[in-house]
Amino acid sequence: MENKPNIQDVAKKAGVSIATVSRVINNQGGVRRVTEEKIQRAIEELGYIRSAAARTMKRKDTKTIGVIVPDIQNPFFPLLMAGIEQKASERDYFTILSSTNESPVIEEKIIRNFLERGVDGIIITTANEDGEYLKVLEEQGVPVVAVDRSIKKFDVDTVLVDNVKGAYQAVQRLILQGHRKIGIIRGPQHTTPGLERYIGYQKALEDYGIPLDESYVVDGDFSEASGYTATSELYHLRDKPTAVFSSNNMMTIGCMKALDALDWRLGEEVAFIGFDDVDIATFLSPKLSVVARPMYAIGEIAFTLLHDRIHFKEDLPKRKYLLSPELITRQSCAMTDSHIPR
Amino acid sequence: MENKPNIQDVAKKAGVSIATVSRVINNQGGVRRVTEEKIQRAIEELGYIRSAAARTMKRKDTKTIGVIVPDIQNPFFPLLMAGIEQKASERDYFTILSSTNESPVIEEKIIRNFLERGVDGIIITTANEDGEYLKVLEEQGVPVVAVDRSIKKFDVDTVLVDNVKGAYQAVQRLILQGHRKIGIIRGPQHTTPGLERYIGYQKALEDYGIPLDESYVVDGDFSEASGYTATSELYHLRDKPTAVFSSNNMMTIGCMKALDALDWRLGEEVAFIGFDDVDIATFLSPKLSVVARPMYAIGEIAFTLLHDRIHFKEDLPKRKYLLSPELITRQSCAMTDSHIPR
DNA sequence: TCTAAAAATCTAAACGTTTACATTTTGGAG
DNA sequence: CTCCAAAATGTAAACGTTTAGATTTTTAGA
Repeated sequence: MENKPNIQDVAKKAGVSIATVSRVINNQGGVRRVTEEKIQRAIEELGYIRSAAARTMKRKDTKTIGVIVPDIQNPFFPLLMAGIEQKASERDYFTILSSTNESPVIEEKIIRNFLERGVDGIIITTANEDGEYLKVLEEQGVPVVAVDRSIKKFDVDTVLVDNVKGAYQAVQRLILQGHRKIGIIRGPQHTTPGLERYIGYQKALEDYGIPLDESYVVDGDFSEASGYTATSELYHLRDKPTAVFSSNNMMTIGCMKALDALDWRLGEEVAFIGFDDVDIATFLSPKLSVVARPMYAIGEIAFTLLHDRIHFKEDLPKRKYLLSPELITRQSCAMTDSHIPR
Repeated sequence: MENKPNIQDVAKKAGVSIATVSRVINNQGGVRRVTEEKIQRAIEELGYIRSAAARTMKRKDTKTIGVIVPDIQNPFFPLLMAGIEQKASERDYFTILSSTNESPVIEEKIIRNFLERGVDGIIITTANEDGEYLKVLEEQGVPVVAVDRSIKKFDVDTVLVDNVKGAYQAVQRLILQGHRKIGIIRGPQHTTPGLERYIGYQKALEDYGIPLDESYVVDGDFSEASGYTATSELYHLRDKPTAVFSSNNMMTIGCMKALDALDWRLGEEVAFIGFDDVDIATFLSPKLSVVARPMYAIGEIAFTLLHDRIHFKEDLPKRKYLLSPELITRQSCAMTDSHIPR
């Protein structure tokens, strides 16, 4: 009785064959009440737990999906996770999560690992939109759903947020408020969100006949630190912008810290809207206006797409979802009367 | 070539036996350069990926640890995770994460699942400190490290934060600032953190000869909503407290929202210190004083303990770590002169 | 009581690794 | 050129399931 009990031990103890035990474990029916009870008792007494490894070996599936995110500390992703898990648990799928820290190298390792483990599918916000190395997933026949960032060299089901629209709305709002000198803290231009949000910004300016001023465009890398630096850059321009649009939540945080440090007064000297909702939004005064993404819903949709794909690999064309973000207008985009330009 | 290639296919293609292939895969050495190259080429060409399931079946280990947290949306836990993963990846361990949503029922399911998957160990912040059902882990010989919350009926390695001390320091600070009417928003008293932080509060009052006033003690459940309600309760007391101590981060958030809604002015009419650091702390004015827990470090220690335990199951007495939290004093515990009591 | 169909149960063959142990190959000393 | 130890490689037996297909038992109608 040294080693862990296996199905054999249970069968022996219950005086039946392993096939019958298996049937009970997977409750497939076709077992008499009394037999089943005998078996349950044996399982109980032995403390038997079926080995997922052995099962996977025969069955070829794992009822597990892998989720890969670039930064688990960005609150955006726990929310996404929650949406995924909600749907997954409804269907008895189990979720395993790994974070790449935005490193393609780590991402590749994780994918390798997921593959070895035989996940049934993967939901990913990739750290490398090029996606060349993701093709291994296709080769191995593992369904993939891309979330938040699309993958260039690899056509998969995708759930994105309409970044262009979100940024457009934000900047439009600032313009309607009377601003013409609007700064943008961009994300990396090789990422979809970074690029598209910039496009939204450009479009809004264009539609309202405001010429693009390069000096108002500063680059960040979606990190808090870069938001801080970028804000400082804008502040030190001879001709400061009167409004700032930040391209994601972490940079917004850095931005707020910078405003405070520079004593550049939010809502008085400078208006602000950020992409992504942030916890601090309603705690600042004035409260922050933001473009909110429906992350939970995105997670739910992503899982649903993946699930379909797992069960009907065959045909299904690739599907692309584009969810609209919501502009939540609070006070930070207005300005104290005396400061409103013109 | 329909199905996924296995070690057999590789062996055949390279013209060697599976034993040799296995040796290469696990680079155990003792294979000639040329043979190895042949095999690598075959692996490459076939797109072979070794099955973790089959391997686990023989080896009995998975190089995987399971992490169970009660609420992945509480930023506290991603930070913990980051600490764990840091150390884990150094040792080539893989981490799988699940969230219980504070539900013991879900927790039990997750444990079951982890067990079936054969995780080598588990790090858990349990949703049920009673822990009766955690004994199955002991039976199955799976090492466990408890983090942040201890487990009553199950003696395991534990990493805790000194809650009593943290709460004591916070309340002490308020007292030294001149406050005598100090409210506390408690966490659930059946949880270690909830109880201990209350004890710290009591102790501080006692040491400074301030009688405990029951009406200043209100209960929350560590959720944002409960923090909001509790704050409102304190506000509506005939004799309001002049200072409030909140027992965790989420309740602190609710608390801040309530202060705002009630127009109960932080730092002017009421002083405040919260247990746990929160993002918003430095964005509020006045900035929030908090008791910060070294979550990242806790994660690192937890993994290290677990790793030891995995490799030296035998003897090792159970170890208990108690880390000191840090009181970060900002302006919210002071008060505008005119309002300081006495 | 007998019989045939239906229900329950069993047998045995995978699944893809790892690993003791057996066998073959290699390369250098004599 | 032989021989031998050392190095390289191969053989075969697990590991713990699931599941066709075979076999036994049960059930119920005659």
